Amino acid sequence: MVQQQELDRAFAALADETRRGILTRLGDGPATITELAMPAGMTLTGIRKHVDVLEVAGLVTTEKVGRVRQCRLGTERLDDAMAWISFYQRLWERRLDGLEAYFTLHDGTHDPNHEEHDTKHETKGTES
Amino acid sequence: MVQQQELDRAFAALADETRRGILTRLGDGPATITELAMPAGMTLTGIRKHVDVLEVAGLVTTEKVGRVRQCRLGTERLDDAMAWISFYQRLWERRLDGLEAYFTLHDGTHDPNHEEHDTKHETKGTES
DNA sequence: TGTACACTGAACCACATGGTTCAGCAACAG
DNA sequence: CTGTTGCTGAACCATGTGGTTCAGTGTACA
Repeated sequence: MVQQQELDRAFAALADETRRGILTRLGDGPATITELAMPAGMTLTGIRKHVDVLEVAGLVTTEKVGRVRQCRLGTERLDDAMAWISFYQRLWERRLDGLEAYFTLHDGTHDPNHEEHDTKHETKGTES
Repeated sequence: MVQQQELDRAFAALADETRRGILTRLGDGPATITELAMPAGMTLTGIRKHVDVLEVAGLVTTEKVGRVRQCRLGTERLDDAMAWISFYQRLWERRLDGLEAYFTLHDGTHDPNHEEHDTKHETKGTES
């Protein structure tokens, strides 16, 4: 099962523009701390902290070769993140289906009880 | 274009087990603050704060009807999140393709320069 | 050997987050 | 009208986050 704490870390790691930028950058291939720091206009120490967050989250792996640290995209937390992402996709799609059907019928005013009976408790199990 | 700040909020909102639980719960249909607080074993005020975070992130919408507040899944930030999620999917898949090809050739030891030349700078544009 | 470079650890800072308690306030039930 | 219910705002607290500076440490290279 997916450890909730690891999911926390993965999503939290994504919740920062600088770190998303690092991931985007690493999508083009490995980079060193210095190379990552330059476009970000940030201290080496600052970037190192971000990379560390990404590494702990399992989204990036690093390796010190000589005096530089090579950073690249990691795969550890990939499956977990994917699973949850598609879980939420299904959640939202289901919600959208309900909404669409609902608004087709009621338009402006609304009744909160339109989807509370049939699919109840079937998605709960997927998180454990 | 997607506001980076809104993405920050969306991912940050997902980076908490309690809030993911709220989303899961709302996948079964609308709920009140009290109904959300019970399974979480948390104060109403505490839950209210989480719901507020989710609402600001656009993942949940709420509406005060009478003295209760109905909470349900929102759709505002859905498209943005989807776009970024699939962006990262592509990023990782591309990385995985590279890795797979790489490990097929090199197995244990590795050479950092295996993917740095061909696909450079082509995915950068999708973020704006 | 000496110097420049890439990085790191420690200390520090301001601010955000996740939670609480407590005192209300508005709405419903009787 | 009164009491209960559901929620809310304010104040507070501990901890985490995002960033800095500065003083190293280890590696590459002339």
